[in-house]
Amino acid sequence: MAKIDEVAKAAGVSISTVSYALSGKRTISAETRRRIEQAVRELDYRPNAGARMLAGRRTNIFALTEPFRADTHAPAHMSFVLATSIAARRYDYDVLLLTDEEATAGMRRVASSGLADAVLVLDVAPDDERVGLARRLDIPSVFIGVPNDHEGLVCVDLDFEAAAALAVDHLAAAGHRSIGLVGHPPGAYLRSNFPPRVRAGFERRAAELGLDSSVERPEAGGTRGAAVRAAVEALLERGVTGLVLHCDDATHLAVLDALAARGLSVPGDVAVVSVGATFDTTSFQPPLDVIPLIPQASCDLAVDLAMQSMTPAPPAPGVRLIAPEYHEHGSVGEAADGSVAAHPPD
Amino acid sequence: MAKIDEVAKAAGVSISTVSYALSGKRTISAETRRRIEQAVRELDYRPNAGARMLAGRRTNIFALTEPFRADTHAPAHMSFVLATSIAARRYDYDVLLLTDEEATAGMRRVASSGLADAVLVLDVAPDDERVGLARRLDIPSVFIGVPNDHEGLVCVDLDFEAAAALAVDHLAAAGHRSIGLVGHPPGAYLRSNFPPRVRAGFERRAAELGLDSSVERPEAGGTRGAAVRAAVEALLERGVTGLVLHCDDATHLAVLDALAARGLSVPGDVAVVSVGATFDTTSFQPPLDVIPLIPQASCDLAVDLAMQSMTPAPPAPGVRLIAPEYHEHGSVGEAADGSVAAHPPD
DNA sequence: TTGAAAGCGTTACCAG
DNA sequence: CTGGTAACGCTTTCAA
Repeated sequence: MAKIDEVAKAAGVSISTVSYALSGKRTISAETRRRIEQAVRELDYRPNAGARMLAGRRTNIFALTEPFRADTHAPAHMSFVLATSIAARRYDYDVLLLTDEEATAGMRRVASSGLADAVLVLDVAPDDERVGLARRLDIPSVFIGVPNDHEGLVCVDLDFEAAAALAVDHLAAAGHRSIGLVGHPPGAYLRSNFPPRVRAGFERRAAELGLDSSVERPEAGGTRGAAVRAAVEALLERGVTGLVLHCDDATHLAVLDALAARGLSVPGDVAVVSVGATFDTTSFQPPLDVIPLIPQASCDLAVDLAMQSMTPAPPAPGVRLIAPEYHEHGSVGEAADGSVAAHPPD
Repeated sequence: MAKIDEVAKAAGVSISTVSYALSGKRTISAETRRRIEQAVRELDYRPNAGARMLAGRRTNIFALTEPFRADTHAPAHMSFVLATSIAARRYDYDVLLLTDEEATAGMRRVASSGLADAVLVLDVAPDDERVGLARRLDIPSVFIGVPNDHEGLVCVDLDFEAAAALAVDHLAAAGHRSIGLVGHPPGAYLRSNFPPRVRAGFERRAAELGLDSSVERPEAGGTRGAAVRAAVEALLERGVTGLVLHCDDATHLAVLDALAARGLSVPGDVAVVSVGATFDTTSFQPPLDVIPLIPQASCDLAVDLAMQSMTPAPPAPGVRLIAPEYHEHGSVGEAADGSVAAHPPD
């Protein structure tokens, strides 16, 4: 708990020189810098957070607002929190958690008490109440996810539409003419912002390519895969030979089980691609082709934008979509011309 | 972003009166208080966090350290984070996240920079490196979980040993003479602090009651329940008729599936009790008796202790174990004397 | 390249 | 019951 004046004394310089040496905001002679650094090390000095907040312009804290909704997929969510925290530390920022009911009220609170420099918004709903609040806030915010009404907001997300379209492209390139989407349960389409985008991308590209397409959104859990089995049956009866999966890992498993139960092989009889997964699809039997949702990609960008938001040249409002990447693991198989691994023409 | 002097002016009182009215640290006349509260409301005043930290003694922030280990069970973990955050808000405290590698280094950092008033320690390993650090820290800490070496520490947790013993008691009371424990995978016994405690309680009480007991710790995931099925088979071959489950929800499901596959009914042929579950065991088929791990109970107590740690009368070091509660849902069935619902004699 | 000193917005002590 | 005011520990002009 040494203070800056002790460091100054130990280094034989003034307080302000220590401050500048530490912040790097003005040039310090090599010798002076060395002595200061040594004093800092010897005294294990760390600037007082409160004093820094009060005197300086910044708190070095991001607020992370995340209403843990009842149906939030915990593992995916945790990945985003972790990725955000790691990204923030790269800029010497800490993360303050605003959860539950405080997810909204807390934004106002931390903004007007100067507890945070910016707000990162997670778990975004299509009609999120934090949208209106973010516009009125006197600190910047970055949404990780895209609400329906995002005018004036800075948003970051995987390009789910392009991801779904890319999956369709790969199935089409492998010769499939009838494809199916196994999506999240219907409720997720109301509470989350991205399932509708996957569906839209899937249907649009299928239509563009003249493919037959259908969508099933089985309920997860409870009935032990019965709903998933029924969904798969329904798709197969419609002649589907290519499957796009946008659902949780348990449903992935259930789909593969259902196929196996019917004696169908992957990719021999049915091709399968996973879209937007945050979990490892290579540990399935067989390993699945995937266009992953990479939390680190979104969160790194979000934090970069948050940092930039605090400069004199803040980023322009708008949606930053991250380009999807196709990872091949053999669950779609080779196309006739062997071009599956490459991105099909857009 | 109004400041305290504006509030003072609007209310026609001094700055210090406003401060005291807000903190409640001295008695204020009803009329004065009313005028201040009105001014606060009209100006939407909120004390500046940095100034408060600097001038006052407290930051109103708890650091929550949680190394998201690779095998951390995300849903359970999230429940604890959420419960901690909610408990903290009851005292007007916010939660700062220290994750990953920062879980340890961050403790030192927030302590010596005065960013937090206390540290809450989650995801405790048997030989946790945060133990030694906590002892050296100049702010108090509360462990949610019990490390092997916990001398001098304040720890809070469910009494897992008593929980396992209570489960054994219920099985014994229902007439079962040979019982089995389906535990977490072996690795979890090294990385987490509570699986060994469940096992110890299980074996000790079984021995005390003269029951045959055996333990299986199947690997989860990967092999799609094959390991779980094998574990159940092994237990059944040893004549087990009563099962204690201390494992994740997927393994619960796999156990019930394995029993069903053998044509065994619950509780008719085999009785089943779940211990330490953070998920809902009533949605299984059949609903399972459970001695739950209730994050809110642990986190509420942990936060209470953290608050008390900052008073002149801090809590004595030691382990606070929360008494287990048996919730009956019919998966063990009636004892001969009908006394299953009551706690058997200790 | 360095110093001195004026804030930053509260809290809490000392008076009254 | 209420007011003045000295800290709190740092950042950042302003001067040299």
